[in-house]
Order: sequence, then C-alpha cells, then structure tokens
Amino acid sequence: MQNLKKILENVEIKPTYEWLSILQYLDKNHNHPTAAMIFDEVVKKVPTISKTTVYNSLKLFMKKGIVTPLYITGSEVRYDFAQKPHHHFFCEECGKIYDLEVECPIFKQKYFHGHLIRQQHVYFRGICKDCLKKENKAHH
Amino acid sequence: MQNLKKILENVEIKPTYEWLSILQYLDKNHNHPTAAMIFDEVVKKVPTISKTTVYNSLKLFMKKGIVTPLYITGSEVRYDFAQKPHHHFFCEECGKIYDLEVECPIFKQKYFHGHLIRQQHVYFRGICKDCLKKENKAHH
DNA sequence: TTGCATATTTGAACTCATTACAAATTTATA
DNA sequence: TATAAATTTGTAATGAGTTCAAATATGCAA
Ligand SMILES: [Mn+2]
Ligand SMILES: [Mn+2]
Ligand SMILES: [Zn+2]
Ligand SMILES: [Zn+2]
Repeated sequence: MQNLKKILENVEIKPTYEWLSILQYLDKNHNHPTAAMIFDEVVKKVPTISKTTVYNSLKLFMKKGIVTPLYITGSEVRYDFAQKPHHHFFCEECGKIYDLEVECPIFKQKYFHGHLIRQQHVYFRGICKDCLKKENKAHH
Repeated sequence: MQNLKKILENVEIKPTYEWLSILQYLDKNHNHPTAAMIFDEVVKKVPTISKTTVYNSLKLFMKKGIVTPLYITGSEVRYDFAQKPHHHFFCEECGKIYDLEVECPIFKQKYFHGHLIRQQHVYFRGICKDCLKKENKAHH
C-alpha cells in the first residue's frame, strides 16, 4: 500500500485514489486481467470510476514502464504489473496466462541483427497442466 | 503456383481461385500483412473478392496450420505464411516485422512445467536497423 | 444434359475493445 | 478566495473482426 504509493511516486505519477486503486488491484491479482476485468473489480471499491479512467491509467502506467501489455489472445489486451521481466504460457482451453521463467542467453542481448531491442516477448500457447488433467479424467 | 496448389491440396483445401489468389499474395509478400492489406492487394487481381472471404480464408488456413497469426502490434492481427517456425522483430517506429532466427534449446521442448506446448511465439520490439540509421542522420 | 445437394462467396448488419473528446470535477498555486 | 492545471467522467466515434442469410458456383447422380 505504502509500497504502491512509492512505486507511483518513483515514476512521477501522483498517487490519486483511482490510480492507487487500479494499481492495487493489479498488485493483488497477478492473473493478467483485461481492462474490462480491472474495471469490473475496481468499480466495486470505487463506484464512480469510469472505464475511460481505467484505460487512461493503464496507458499512463505503460508509458512509465510499470505495466506491460500482453498481446496474446488476439481479442483483447491483458495487463501485467511485473517487477521482473518474465515470459508466459497461454492456455487455449481455459484462457489462463501463467508466468514462466525462461532462461536463455539470447534474451540478454541489447541488439539483434542491428535492431535495438526495447522489449522481449515470449509466450507459449497450448493446453495447461490443469486442463490436461481434466481431459484425462473425462476420457476415463 | 503449381507449388501452392499442392500446398492447399495437402491440407485438403480445394484450390479455388480466391483461396489460391490469397495464398499467392502471402507467398510473394512475406511482410506479415494485415487482413486489410491482403484485401487491398488481392482485390486488384480479383475485383469481386470480399473482405469476408479474406477473413474466412485466413481462418481456414490457420486451422489447417499453413498460416500463423501474429498478435504483436495490439491493434490488428498480422499473418505469416511460414514454412519453418521462426521468430520476429517488430519496429515500433515503422511498423515493419522482420523474421529472426533465434536458436535456443528451450524452444525444442514439448512440455514446459507440465503444460503442453502447441505453439511458440517470440518477438522482440524496438527500433529497427533502418530506423536507427535515419535517426542518426537526422541528428547530424 | 438436367436437377439437386453441397460448398463457397458475398454484402450488410452487428459486436465489442479501444479511442477521442469535451464537459465536469478535483487539486494545486498564487 | 480566485485562477490555472490536472484528473475524471460519459458519450460518441472508430475500426478490426464476426455473424448470417442470400446469392453463386461446383459436384454428382439420374
Ligand atoms: Mn506475467
Ligand atoms: Mn515471419
Ligand atoms: Zn487451461
Ligand atoms: Zn523501423
């Protein structure tokens, strides 16, 4: 909480009630939510908040580098309040996005074939552990 | 051409004029186009073609595994007619998507932490070689 | 060839995530 | 307190992608 305030102040964002509430939601829920999911939850605590504010905040957080957009599903953006860079697994069955630690020396490079790298995105897609289990049970 | 017909027949798609024309465009232009770009070009050769047919075809090609959707820009899907799996670099300046060869043993795995991997997506984003050059010239 | 079933294509209407924008409200500053 | 700046809000617009039913083309049996 005080923690989150500091994070905002570090990137020169005034810790307003709305911005803090949105960041608080992202901090408590590392489920890579959509803007709609964020709005639906935060509005319970801040009934006057608007969807536009959610989008504005996310855009601001992204510009400041404390939130990363994930373009994985193809239908909507999912947001990641990530302290350390990491990678993802997207389950095509249940839609969950898991965090992954992928170690690879290539991801340490600043340049690749002369192109300046600012961000690295790695995600696998398939069927997650849990959904595989369910499938096996159904077959039996 | 005869080549492309075979590719379609191999995956049990009847090589109609529309489907062949779309695949032909993808084969000649490895620029990872959007559906709109594909339509705008193919319609010059097939004036009666509709956007719906472009979307339908792409969906069919994806289902059959001969075309891969790239969710990179966040605003629209870009399509890749790829023979071999490979990775990408997206230039935030000019919007170009470059093909990359990234070697890493992790990308050979079938499972990761118990999750079944069906596809792997790796892309870097930043400023491409050409745009970096332009920037340097402008500074001087 | 003709008739009929099936596959493909088309255009218009629709959906829905995201953006644009201007008015309203809150906050900071003098 | 007055005024300017920052933030929030609601509504309207945008635009990629989907739905769907009608139109057209294709395949095939009689
Ligand atoms: Mn994550
Ligand atoms: Mn490619
Ligand atoms: Zn799952
Ligand atoms: Zn570039």
